[in-house]
Amino acid sequence: MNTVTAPGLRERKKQRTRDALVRAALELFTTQGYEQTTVDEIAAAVDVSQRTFFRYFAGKEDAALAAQRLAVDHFVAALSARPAQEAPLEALRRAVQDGWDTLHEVVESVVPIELYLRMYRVIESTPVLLAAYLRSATETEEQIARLIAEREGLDVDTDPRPRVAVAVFGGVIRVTERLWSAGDDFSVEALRALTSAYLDQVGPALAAEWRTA
Amino acid sequence: MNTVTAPGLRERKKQRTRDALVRAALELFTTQGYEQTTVDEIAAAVDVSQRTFFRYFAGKEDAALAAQRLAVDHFVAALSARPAQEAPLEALRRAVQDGWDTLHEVVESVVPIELYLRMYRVIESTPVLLAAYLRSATETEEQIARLIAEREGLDVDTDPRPRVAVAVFGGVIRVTERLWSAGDDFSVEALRALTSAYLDQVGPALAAEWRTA
DNA sequence: AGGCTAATGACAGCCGCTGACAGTTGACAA
DNA sequence: TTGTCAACTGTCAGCGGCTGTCATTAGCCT
Repeated sequence: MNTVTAPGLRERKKQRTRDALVRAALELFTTQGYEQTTVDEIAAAVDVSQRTFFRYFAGKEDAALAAQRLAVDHFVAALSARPAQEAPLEALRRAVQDGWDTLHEVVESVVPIELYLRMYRVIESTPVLLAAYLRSATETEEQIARLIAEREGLDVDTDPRPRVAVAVFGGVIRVTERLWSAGDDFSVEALRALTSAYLDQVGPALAAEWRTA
Repeated sequence: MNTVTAPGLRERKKQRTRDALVRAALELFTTQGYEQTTVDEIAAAVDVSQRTFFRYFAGKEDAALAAQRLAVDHFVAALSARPAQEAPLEALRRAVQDGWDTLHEVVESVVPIELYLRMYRVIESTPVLLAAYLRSATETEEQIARLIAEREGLDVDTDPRPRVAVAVFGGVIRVTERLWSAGDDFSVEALRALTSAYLDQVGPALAAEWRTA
């Protein structure tokens, strides 16, 4: 029960199995495609039964999004670490940049970064996966909205601004993710630059008259 | 081939079958829940084979979202009808309001409005349905971004503003849909008021310092 | 009326996913 | 060390979503 004690053999074995399943899944998804890969194949690649796969993951989607979830959690942690006096949108923006700086170490513990990046294309081009990803994104947005509200000492249920700000931010992030995964330059730097540029366009986009600018 | 000619018996029959399937599906979904309803049940309620159901709908989800798709298309049409000199966000905002004014006639041709509204709660509370809905929403956003770009005489691939503006707008819309479907007042008026109030909060939410306001 | 084609039903089968039960293996104390 | 308990796993059976195939039915057109 002691969470400080080093995990025993059983725990380590579980972690290894889970990681191996994620790696095998992503490898197969990125090479043959998501729909073309069966759960039996993934399980066989790790030499466990199909039943065991479903004990580790709620479904095929869950395994496919495992690495992205890691990254998202990492980003949320980065946000929590931002100083409280920062303005909400500034904190969000910097948290994303901070998150990318250290993303490598977090992701690499489970899958190669390159596999993680390639998986983005698969998600974006597989309808059912994209759907699951978007749903998970809205859950994250709610979580972040509460975090922002807390920072500012507001009640998320009476003040609309936390949820609105996060929705705006999240909307732009998703646009950039989509454009990035559809483009040629598939580097983290490219995504970083794109996000930065698009966040700068929120003001102009909300201006009443675009032609005068 | 002539699309002006009144549709023949075959075409009318198809339309009736499709509408009947949607009605039966929504009725069952809203009463017993989405997961608890099988495709066989829906097909049986309309007295067609399960195979026929899948000839009309790509999947169970597709039938569940059929009414909402109608409404979304109606909204897009309302947007196209807005005068071109209107500012983008103003056009979007008014299109939503216009859309609701005439939503009744559009939806009622297939399902009772009340069923359509109740279906929102089912979508919002059923993970897999919500996911599908969100995916469909992003497709709509892309479509609207192109529409806005055209209005303003811009290239959607070089000027970020259309997509950013639509992402912001869409983000707020989805927040209000969620809060509305989770709340008590389940009327169109309540949703209209909520949307209006939240759109007004975009400016404040983007302000650098919330505490001074 | 009769031929053509679209729509349907019936059947078989794959795959994702779950419940139930039995076997195995790490954890922990005597 | 050993025995007990709990956790983890494999096997099997089965449901439901979904698709391909083929024979049958029913609207369309001359």
